[in-house]
Amino acid sequence: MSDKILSQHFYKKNTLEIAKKLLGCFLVRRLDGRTVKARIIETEAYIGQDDLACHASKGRTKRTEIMFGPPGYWYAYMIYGMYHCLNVITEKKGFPAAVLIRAVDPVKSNKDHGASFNGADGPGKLCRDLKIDRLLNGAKAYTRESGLWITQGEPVAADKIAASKRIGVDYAGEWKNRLWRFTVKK
DNA sequence: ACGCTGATGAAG
DNA sequence: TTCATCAGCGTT
Repeated sequence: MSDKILSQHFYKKNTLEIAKKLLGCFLVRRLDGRTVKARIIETEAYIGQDDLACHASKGRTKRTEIMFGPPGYWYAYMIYGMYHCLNVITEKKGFPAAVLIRAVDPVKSNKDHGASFNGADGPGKLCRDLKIDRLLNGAKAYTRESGLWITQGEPVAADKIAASKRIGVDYAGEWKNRLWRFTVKK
């Protein structure tokens, strides 16, 4: 089966590398008897306490606690009072870092052909459409228990990956200029 | 360019 | 306890 779930070990390394390797992988959501599969096409890296765009730059707080924990866990939070963002924790325990999943393409499965999921081109829309909220915060991304996990995909070649500045972090001083956003070229 | 909306963290 | 801010989105 090509439905191999990415292991916890997969997430325990360099965040930039993981952000790129997640491109082409599949985000899988279990929703009331239905399974929706979507191809990850856009990610962003948030790395450590020095990165002013990273929530963990505030230090260890109730909200950022999950980022300081072991890799392979979901970090889901509410933003702007009406949307949610989905991240997966990376690096070893104690080093706060995560990859934000920003956009996905729909996948035609043989089970539910004519699928109702059309993909999502932003982190808020992605969470809205896949019914992801704070209840998933702290759940595991490397098992099916939580109803949300990631499976292996066809790796995207380096020359098919574009790096650009992260979105919505103009407040982050020099850190806003880091090319830590990754997209799959058309 | 703006308003929506409520969680978050810093200030008092 | 208040207050400004925010890893977004849809409309003007």
